[in-house]
Amino acid sequence: METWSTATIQAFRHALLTWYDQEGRDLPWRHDHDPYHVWVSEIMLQQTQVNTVIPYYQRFMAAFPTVTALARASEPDLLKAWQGLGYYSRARNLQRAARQIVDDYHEEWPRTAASLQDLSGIGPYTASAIASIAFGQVVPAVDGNAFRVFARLLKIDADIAQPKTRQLFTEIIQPIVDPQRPGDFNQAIMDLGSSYMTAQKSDPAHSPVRAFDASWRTGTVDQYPVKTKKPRPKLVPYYGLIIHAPAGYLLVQRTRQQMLAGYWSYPLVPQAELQDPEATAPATLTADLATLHQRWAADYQIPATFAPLGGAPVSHTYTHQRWQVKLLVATLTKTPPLTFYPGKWVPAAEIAALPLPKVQEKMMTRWAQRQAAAKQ
DNA sequence: GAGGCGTGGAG
DNA sequence: TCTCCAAGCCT
Repeated sequence: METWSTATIQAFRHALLTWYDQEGRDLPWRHDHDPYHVWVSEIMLQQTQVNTVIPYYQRFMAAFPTVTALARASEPDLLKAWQGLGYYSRARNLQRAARQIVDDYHEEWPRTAASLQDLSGIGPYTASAIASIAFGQVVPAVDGNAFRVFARLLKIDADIAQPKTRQLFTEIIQPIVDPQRPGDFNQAIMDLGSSYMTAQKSDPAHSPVRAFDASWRTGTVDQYPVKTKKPRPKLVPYYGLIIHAPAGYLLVQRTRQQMLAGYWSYPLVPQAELQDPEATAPATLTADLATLHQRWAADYQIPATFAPLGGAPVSHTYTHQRWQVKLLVATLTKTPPLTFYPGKWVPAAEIAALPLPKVQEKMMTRWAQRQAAAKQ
């Protein structure tokens, strides 16, 4: 890898910040340096693209304008505000941290990266981003952009998928951060990483810091950063149970221990709990249904008789799982009480008011299409 | 330290 | 349809 002299570092800062002053993006959370604004935006931006975040950020600030308002928000309101943004534990951690700030810190924010990390959901990157942008601490904010940009500029060979590599990059970047404008420096690196120095289809030849780009100079841009790949998502087959009664549809709230915690969906039964999940033969489905009828009647006190909706399973892919949901429909003429089951009957018109994950929207869309087709 | 945790866009 | 990627954190 390359190393830079003091003169090179100063020239780099100047080139970077001159470009940033002219071409830096005007984003809603850049209108001031309020730590609440910086913090909420940084949490939303974790693993999420800027264009996706903007409308969520604006709605969130309208709904929860202060850290106190966020601390007092109801969980359904919070989850509804986060619906569709993904990584839903971020929302819960955000409110937990808001309550820490109000209750434990009396709304006096920690001002250093080290102390900010004591708040829920704030790790090394987010702590450094807030500390530098809101409070002017001279620390590098080492995110995916910083990894990629400096790996290319300096031809750093360390595998950025390895957690220990963060320390190396932090030590390399620390003396490069502009001590006069650390927050702008970090944001400029991010803008660079999302424009000229993107992961794919980058344009290093026109970058404002191309003179400092060792990988471009040597024609090895595509070799950086070094990053080992993650395994493919695992197939997880489910039955999705569309059960409707005079009082509405049966929806269940996912538990704290499950993914999509707190969000509502049709009951989902892992096919693994029934028959061979790999088998798709009609006979297997029939056997499954018999089991399902029995179990549903016994466990949940609901006399449901399920019929396959047909068509391809609803498919939804997460980072680590690929769900294939076979939809089954049961129509009940009376509404059974839900004595032992953690769900509720929801009138069709009221479902959209609940916090719903994407896979539930897909299942509802499929069911609506089928009903529309049946009317033809 | 490896794996869990969502969604949408680009090619 | 499939693959990879996008301002990570938690356990």
